[in-house]
Amino acid sequence: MAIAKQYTVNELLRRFQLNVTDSRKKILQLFLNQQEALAHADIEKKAGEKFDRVTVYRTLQTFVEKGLIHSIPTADNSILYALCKDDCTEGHHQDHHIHFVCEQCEKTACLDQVNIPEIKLPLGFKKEKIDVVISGICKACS
Amino acid sequence: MAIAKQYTVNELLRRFQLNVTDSRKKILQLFLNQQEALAHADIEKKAGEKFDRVTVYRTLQTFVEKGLIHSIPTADNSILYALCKDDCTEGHHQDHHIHFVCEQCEKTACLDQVNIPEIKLPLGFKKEKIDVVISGICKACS
DNA sequence: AACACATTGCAACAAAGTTGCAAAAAACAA
DNA sequence: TTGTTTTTTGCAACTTTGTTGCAATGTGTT
Ligand SMILES: [Mn+2]
Ligand SMILES: [Mn+2]
Ligand SMILES: [Zn+2]
Ligand SMILES: [Zn+2]
Repeated sequence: MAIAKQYTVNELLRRFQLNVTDSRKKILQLFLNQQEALAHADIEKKAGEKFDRVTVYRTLQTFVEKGLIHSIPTADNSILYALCKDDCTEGHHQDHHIHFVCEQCEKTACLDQVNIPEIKLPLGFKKEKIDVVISGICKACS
Repeated sequence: MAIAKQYTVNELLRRFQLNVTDSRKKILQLFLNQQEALAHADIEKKAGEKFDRVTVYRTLQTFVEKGLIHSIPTADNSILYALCKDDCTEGHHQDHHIHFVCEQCEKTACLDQVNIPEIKLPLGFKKEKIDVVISGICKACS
């Protein structure tokens, strides 16, 4: 199921079989307002004033499980989250795009338009999922 | 500087301008004995019996800085480390290989033989560093 | 409104990572 | 070797991050 920004948070939550609650509305709205990926810390800071820390953890976990957001691996080991834009469903994420980390503005974005090329693995290896994270200078900063 | 396993840990440490100490010898030996990448937790468990937790942190940090080991970004957000095999130097890591995470044996390895293909970014983006992590079933497990 | 069930906040905890500082170890120079 | 300087270590205390159980509250449904 694709996430289109035309839907209200309430509609989106319902579509993903989630009860509509204040914390979920608030946190989902953060993602919809945002182009870039959000660090867990950011979310906690922006949503945590109103909601308990534990609730933020649980909400993000739920969103990942239901296929609303996906996490992005980073070198510095902080967790980043971004809205799923492909056909992610409960249990299986299908993100065939790359992630770009700007070293200047430090923003991380999903580059949906860029496809990941085929990578030939040595004999015997079976590929299941591939994560590509490129760092450098983003369009806005160059 | 390339890391060849023919060198003793003492020689290697000296080559990388590091004083030879018990903890550094022990931890470097762990990497030399090992094919796969090591999780921070593993290292701490294997080396931590003899050395303080803080020393393990500081040693790994030093190794990364000096270009002896590199960290591998993972989806589940645990830090993995592996010996550098390319021409990593102090300050700049040049790992142009991919990392493979086996979903069965859960081992992560550097696939030095596999080159990362060119990825064309949209206009305005400047690529600096690229991380590719592929998960699936490894040779040994298939 | 009443019910069943899901979600939240709180408290208590566990794990992971950081910092300052004195003691110990390594390197260096006589 | 011995003393001196510099680096590294261990300890303690702390912060930050993440987890769990449970009672209270909120949500969806009839
Ligand atoms: Mn993405
Ligand atoms: Mn590697
Ligand atoms: Zn930027
Ligand atoms: Zn395997």
